Amino acid sequence: MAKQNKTAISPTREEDFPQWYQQVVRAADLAENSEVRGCMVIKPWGYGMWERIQQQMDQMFKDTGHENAYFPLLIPLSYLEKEAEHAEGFATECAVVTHHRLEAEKDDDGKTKLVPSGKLTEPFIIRPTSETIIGAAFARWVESYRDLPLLINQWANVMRWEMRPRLFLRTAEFLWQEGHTAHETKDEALEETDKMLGVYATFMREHLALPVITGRKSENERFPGAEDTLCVEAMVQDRKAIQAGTSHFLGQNFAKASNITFQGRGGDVEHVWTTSWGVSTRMIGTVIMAHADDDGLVLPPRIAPTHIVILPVIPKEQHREPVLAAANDLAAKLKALRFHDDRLTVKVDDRDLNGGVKNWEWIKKGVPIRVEIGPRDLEKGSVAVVRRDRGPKDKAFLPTDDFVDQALSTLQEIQDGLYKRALAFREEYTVSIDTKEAFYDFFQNEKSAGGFAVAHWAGTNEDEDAIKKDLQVTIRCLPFDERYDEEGTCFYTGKPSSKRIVFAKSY
RNA sequence: CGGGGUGUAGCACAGCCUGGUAGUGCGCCUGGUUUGGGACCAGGAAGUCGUAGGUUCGAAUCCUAUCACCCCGACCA
Repeated sequence: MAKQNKTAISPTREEDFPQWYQQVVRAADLAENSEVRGCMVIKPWGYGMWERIQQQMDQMFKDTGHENAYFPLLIPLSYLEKEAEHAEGFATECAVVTHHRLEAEKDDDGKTKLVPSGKLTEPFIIRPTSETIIGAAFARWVESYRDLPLLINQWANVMRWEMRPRLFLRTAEFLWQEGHTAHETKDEALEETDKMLGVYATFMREHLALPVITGRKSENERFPGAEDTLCVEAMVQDRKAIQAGTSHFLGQNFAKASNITFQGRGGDVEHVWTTSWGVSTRMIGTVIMAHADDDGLVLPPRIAPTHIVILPVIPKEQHREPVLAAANDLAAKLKALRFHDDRLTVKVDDRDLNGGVKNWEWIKKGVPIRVEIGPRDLEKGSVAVVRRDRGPKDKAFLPTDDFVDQALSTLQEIQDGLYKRALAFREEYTVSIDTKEAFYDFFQNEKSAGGFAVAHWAGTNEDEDAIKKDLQVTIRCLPFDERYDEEGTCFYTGKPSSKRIVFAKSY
């Protein structure tokens, strides 16, 4: 056998985590950088993950009473100016459209050049988020309390001119969903904010196998223009935190900015209370960093574009026909099954390639279950089954019918196993910290390498900034979990505190 | 936008110091032998050496500028 790396991906996570991440994205054929800086080409395997995420979340939004709509990509500049904090927050990362036509000119070499022309009287920005333009629509749509609540979601692309793009994690253009709702009362809006955060947390735990902490952002980390920002935070394998989704209570800020008013039950004209909430293609990056290993991607079955790959083993030409027939027969049986609400996706990989090459390709792509079927299996009525959450050589030989019977439970077992593994990882690197010395040591000491520090806090925004400057550590959230509610002393200021909160380095 | 690094075939790289017109491994194509594991043999295709300018008889190599990408930081989903 030729000499091979021990692992399919190099460098390994241990050796160089950022490089490893990029190699996984490439090896799994998820996406690539495009010629436009900061923008990515999402390839079929990566887009397949997004389609599943989209489809499953969309159902959850529908189940909670929301409807989809679509709003323009281009937003009049003046709209962004309407809400001061919002404008300030997004001003530094907006792409601006200033012209609406091109004119052909010849340069010195006689080559045709296209030059922008037709300057717009008012520039447009490409949406970095849609609060303002959706607000303008809501203002038209809402007249009476009977029009409320207004529960709208949009699946769209947005653009934020990022300094340092990374595939999926931070790209200039990304795909997301943004929910926007308007309510009659503050309490209803608060409830909506909370409810949708819960939807996100459920989705991430059950569909993405990501243990997440739900909580509230500190004032420093709040969405520009929001009264309150709730979030779900996950830990990935370099022990950094990543914000996987946010839900904002916007108060009446945007209602006032966009003049969204209604006549209430008592006849008075009032401003609505709004919320917004979103998750993006960043979740794909989060799934990669949370679950992938040194052999490539490891997909949570629920979002795997293909659940099961069947690899026919054809030693001699005479075996081709019976083996392929058996493989297709097995595929047909599996395809009749439903995993949660989705039909099983099964692929028979009958490409004329060396078996080992094909096998490793699917390992790198993270397919949950691989099944080999060859002449010896036909005789015995069995198959060889390999799970992606186990080693590449950890093969189980099962009677074919048993395998079909167990397929769904095996997928669920993989799904649950990934969750448990990620949870155990997070628990291992979540540490209660009570002194400033211990806190600084936790994040500075090479050996401890950090993680989540849960600590009492009563500091100011300036104190928070100072910690960020020293350690690149920020408050990830004020967790809702009641186990963190306890009396104590702030590790930084020594003042009394009634809650431990989560600190970490983050993406 | 600051600090560091890298641009040579699809991918990973060597060659650059000491200029002479491009190489290795993997991948790809063809034929054959193979096939329960990223196999082997033979043949083959593929690079304006990031771009532009300069020095030189001659530049991947030296000089200048510029662009892109990566890492760290600031900003952020």
